[in-house]
Amino acid sequence: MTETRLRFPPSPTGYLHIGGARTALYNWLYAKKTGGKLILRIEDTDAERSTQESIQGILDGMKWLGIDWDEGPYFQTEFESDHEAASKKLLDTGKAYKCFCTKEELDVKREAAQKNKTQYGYDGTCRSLSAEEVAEKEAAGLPFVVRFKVPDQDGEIGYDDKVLGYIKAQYREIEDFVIVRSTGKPLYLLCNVVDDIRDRISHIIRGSDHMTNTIRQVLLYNALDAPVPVFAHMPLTLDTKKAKISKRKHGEIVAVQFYEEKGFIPWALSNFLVLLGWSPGNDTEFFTQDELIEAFSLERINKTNSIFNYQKGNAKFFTDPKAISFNEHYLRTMPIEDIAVMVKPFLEKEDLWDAAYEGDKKEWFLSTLDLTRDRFQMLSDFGDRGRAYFSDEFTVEQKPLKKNVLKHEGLKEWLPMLADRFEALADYNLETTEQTARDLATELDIKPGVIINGMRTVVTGQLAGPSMFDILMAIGQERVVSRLRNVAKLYEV
RNA sequence: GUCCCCAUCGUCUAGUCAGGUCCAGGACACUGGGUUUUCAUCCCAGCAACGCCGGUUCGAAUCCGACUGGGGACGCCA
Repeated sequence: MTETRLRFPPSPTGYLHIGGARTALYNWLYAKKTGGKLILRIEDTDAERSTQESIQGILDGMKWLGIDWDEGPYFQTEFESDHEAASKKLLDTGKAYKCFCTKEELDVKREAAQKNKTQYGYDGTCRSLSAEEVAEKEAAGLPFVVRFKVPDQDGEIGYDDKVLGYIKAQYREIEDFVIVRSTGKPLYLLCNVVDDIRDRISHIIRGSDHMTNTIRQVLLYNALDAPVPVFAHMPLTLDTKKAKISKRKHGEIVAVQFYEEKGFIPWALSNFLVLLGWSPGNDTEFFTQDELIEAFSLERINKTNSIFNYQKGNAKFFTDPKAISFNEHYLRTMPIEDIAVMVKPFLEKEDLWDAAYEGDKKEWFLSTLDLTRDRFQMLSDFGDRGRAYFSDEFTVEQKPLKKNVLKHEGLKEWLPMLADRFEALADYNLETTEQTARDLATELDIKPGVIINGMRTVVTGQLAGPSMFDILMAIGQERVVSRLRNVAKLYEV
């Protein structure tokens, strides 16, 4: 058996979006599973829409997700001579012909067909032009496109789709499609096939929106005497209104980069994305990379489109709730050392990073992350809601301020009292601090909760958090004492 | 409109190819409860689906046929 060769051919007309990432993921998974290769090919023939920025965005997105490739990136524009050679070959062998019909003429016919409610297809006006007629028109300088000559016969052409089964179409229903523009530039349909033949692509996994292309491309493979690769059309990802998700329509929510900035763990997103249209056949949902590679198969790709369930304007779920829950799962269960590596850039961004977190303070850093991770959903939360652990400059949220501090006027004196006692503690630990706090509450004849919750708010700025005495250990004696002493400041304003 | 594809909880899906073990399983979300001085984690429970009709069969989510619904493609874009 020859090596499996897959490819991911994005066109650089925008950032990598989650649909594209999912396609890349499937190809990558299958390449890994079969010990094959993944080729990255940038389809930049649409010069007007292709940008350097977009190419970079795609490469960055793939790297962030951990999708590596074995060859490339190749750029389609570098192989224009191949494309031209192929169109010449088709022309020379009589499998394609020059068409001099103008756009305007075709538009008229297209509209007429729409009106008559019949299927539009090129009517073959130029198909039977004689060599002399063609030469004459060319001599007159008339522009022409090259059309593929679809075999003029009854019957059908088909291919065996790995997920959809046998797909067929009647020759009669396929029009003579254009393969070269009047400018002489070959089109996607041709370029794609030529490139895939040259790159010896054995399997093509792509969205089912390509299904009609595939039939025509099979024709092209045959005409070019090349073996037809294995095709697998994966279902599309739709929005809640069942429209194809797109960057233009949905904005940043579909861009991979958005998830990176939001603080997603790359693998959590990948894991979620893969399950949108594929399942292992059992109840397993969380996989390591190796497990997923092992479990993946083309045959288990679904036929049904799936819905990316994100509701615009829902503050609690800024994206698909299940994607968020996957992130929470990984945030909670991954080795804390791995989390630390991913948290670093977020702390740096907030100017909270200390090099000692990788040196002397590493142990403290890891245990602090471990202490707080259960309540967070995104990596960015550590530098945001978790700011008080890393800096003395943090804001106290309004809600806990009112509920846990301002409501109890006495805290203005009680907390500084507590600070004094904490400071006097020879052994500042979980047990002694708790005992100290409870003793104070008893002496003052107030509920311990008043002291504890007030303390949480003053020390962390948050309404909720880990066990109070764990917090006290994480923040440290000195900083706790200082924050408690400054409680009066909160009553001002 | 034409051609093609698809159809199980609100969402992701298992079960369909090889009909009975499915009054349909898991997960997310939601609701309730337990744990928790807070919040969350965690644990338990609940809610909730085979699009419709007909056929085949002792028996249909599963096979067949219509219907309905949804999606995709109909570019000198990729």
